[in-house]
Amino acid sequence: MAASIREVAREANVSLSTVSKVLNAKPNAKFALATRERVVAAAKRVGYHPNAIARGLSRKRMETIGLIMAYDQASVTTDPYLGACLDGVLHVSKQRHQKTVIFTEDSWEETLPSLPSYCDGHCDGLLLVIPRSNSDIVPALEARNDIPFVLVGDSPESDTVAFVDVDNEGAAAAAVAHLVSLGHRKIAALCGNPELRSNTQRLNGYRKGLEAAEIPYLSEYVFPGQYRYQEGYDNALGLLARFPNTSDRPTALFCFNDVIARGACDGLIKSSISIPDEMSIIGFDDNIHATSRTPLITTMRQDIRSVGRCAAGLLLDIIDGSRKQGSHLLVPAELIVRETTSAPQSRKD
Amino acid sequence: MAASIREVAREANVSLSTVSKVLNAKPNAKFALATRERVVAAAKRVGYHPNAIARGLSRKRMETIGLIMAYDQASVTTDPYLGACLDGVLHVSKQRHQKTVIFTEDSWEETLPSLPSYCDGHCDGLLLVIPRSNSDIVPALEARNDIPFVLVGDSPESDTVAFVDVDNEGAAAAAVAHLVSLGHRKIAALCGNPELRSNTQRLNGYRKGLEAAEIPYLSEYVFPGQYRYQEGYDNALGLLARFPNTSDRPTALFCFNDVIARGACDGLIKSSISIPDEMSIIGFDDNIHATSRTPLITTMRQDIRSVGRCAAGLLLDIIDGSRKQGSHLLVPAELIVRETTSAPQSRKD
DNA sequence: AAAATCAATGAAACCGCTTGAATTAGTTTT
DNA sequence: AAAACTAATTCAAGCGGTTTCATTGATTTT
Repeated sequence: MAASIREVAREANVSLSTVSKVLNAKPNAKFALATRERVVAAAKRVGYHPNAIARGLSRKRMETIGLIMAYDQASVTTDPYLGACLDGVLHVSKQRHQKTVIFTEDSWEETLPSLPSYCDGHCDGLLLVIPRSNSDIVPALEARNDIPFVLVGDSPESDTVAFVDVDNEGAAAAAVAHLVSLGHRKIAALCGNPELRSNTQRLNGYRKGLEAAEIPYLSEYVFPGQYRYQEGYDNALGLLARFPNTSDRPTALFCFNDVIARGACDGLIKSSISIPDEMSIIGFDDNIHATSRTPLITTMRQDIRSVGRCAAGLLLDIIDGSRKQGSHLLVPAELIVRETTSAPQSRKD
Repeated sequence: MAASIREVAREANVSLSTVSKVLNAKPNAKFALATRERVVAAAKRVGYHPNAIARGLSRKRMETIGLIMAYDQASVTTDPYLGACLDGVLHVSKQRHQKTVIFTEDSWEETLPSLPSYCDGHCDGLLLVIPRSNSDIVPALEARNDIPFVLVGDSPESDTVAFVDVDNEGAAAAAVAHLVSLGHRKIAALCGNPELRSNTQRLNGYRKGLEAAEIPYLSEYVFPGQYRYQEGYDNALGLLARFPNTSDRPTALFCFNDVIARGACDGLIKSSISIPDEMSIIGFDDNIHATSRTPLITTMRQDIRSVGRCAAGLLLDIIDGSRKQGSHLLVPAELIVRETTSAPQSRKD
């Protein structure tokens, strides 16, 4: 049905290879004008368009990037992270004239066996949108070593795998810096799940932020927890219990995400601590929890679309060789000041 | 890098075609057991996986469906329709072991020229998520006649193009039926943009709903408008002005979407009409506007994920020949009863 | 035991396009 | 006018599979 290069060759009365060369040649290429015109005219006449598959097979380049997403509980609509990320990916993919093929799996466990079929020539590189570090996929992909890939939303230790992630550490340091700039010196941390990489990174950022301000790190200011409301609430109360009088009580709380921050807010308000007067609070993420109720929470906004964009860009750069496989990118977070941070009371008096 | 069928053939000491046949054969196929085992073992040993591109080229089937989305203002995150639809598509695509390739364009106008490259063998069929009827694409695709496609979210008149859409007409009739079942006989309609197909369909449904209840259609009960808040508000006031005394005033309003319904609510409340006691209101869509404020609006829920699922399913059926190209599907809407509908006052007395 | 039948495998063409080497045509050079 | 280049075009071998058809070897049939 669709015209192939053969019909064009016949129409233009030249060989197949001439057609191919004329049609692919750079503008400055060397062909008899007559020939070129004849070919172009013939191509138009028969409505020729190259078959991407055949071309891909011989060029070994499909002009397509693959996106692997786990789709167990999450989906584009239920998980804002996936949606935003996909948005970013599609954006630069389109911009750089690539196609995007999506591979979905019920879970990451099921992904491993079908991995080979993702490296089957369908696409030139893989984007892995991994909610949490997954042990199997990455080594498997590295072992194959036949397709470039970049991890999205995770920052492995490895120096050989490419990844793009939010700059957890930098953002955490910036959060602390914001509190410091307001005059806080006693800054506590309400952490998330200790096994998650993001938690470690945010904790490191917290330390660096203190260090930068030459504030000593005190372990009694650091409250381990989970990325959940309840832990935020409980830890806030725990903090009050640990520091009954205001003299040594922290004046600010860096919560490792917005849900924790909301929990902490509620806990403190319940305990008649006024926010931000008696306690400043800063969260992380800038998701729905930061603005669902008052007080609106000051937070570090993660730009996930940008993560998606950078990831696609990095992958394409790796594919075309302008960057090395081990490259990685950290996209900075943005400080969003709202109602839960202010100068400490001591400063105001 | 990746092992090809050649290595397998060499390892197993058989010909290429034997390898291909053994590896593709249905379970009941006829091969010497020894050969089969030798081939399978060799394949496993060299880590063979078929190259989808090469296979696609010769089989002329890529096991992939294409999804064309306009991405001008809308995106997966900003347009809940796109997101939900994509969700549904990915769901059945995965379930039926297909890949999904996404083609994004800045606008529908820009899609036409690149259309040929979407039919270039990359995928076996096309899903067109068209926000509003677009004149050029469909005829172009029909003219090419080299790739099956189905329209998503639009119901063209044509009987030759496949489509999947929400059942606007049926849902509108159901909305009216709901009001009728509550005892309403005087039911007004607040319409949307007259040029949109959905509006025509909902209007038809309104008429059918009345017909089914043997209620005469009165043109003075029908208020043309736009799918916007303001028109809803204005038309509600217009209705009160047109029917100053309650004796002949409609007792229920079928609004062609939730924004209109919200506008109408606000207009009526402003005019001290109590909802639903003095006026029942039913909307359409069940989107954020239905539940953003009180009163929570009774509405017809569109299941867009289901639209996506059906569309992908239909396309795959057309591809594998189990359905005809002209097929279409209308997915039913669901009545969501909330706070804005009740029996008319006359009945309550 | 020769002829006929059938199951298992292999040879080769093909899918549509690319590409490097080989060939032909067209200019210069001497 | 032959030799030496260069520019323009074609040949032919892939890319990695699938598939038709022919071939071989084993099993029946008579």
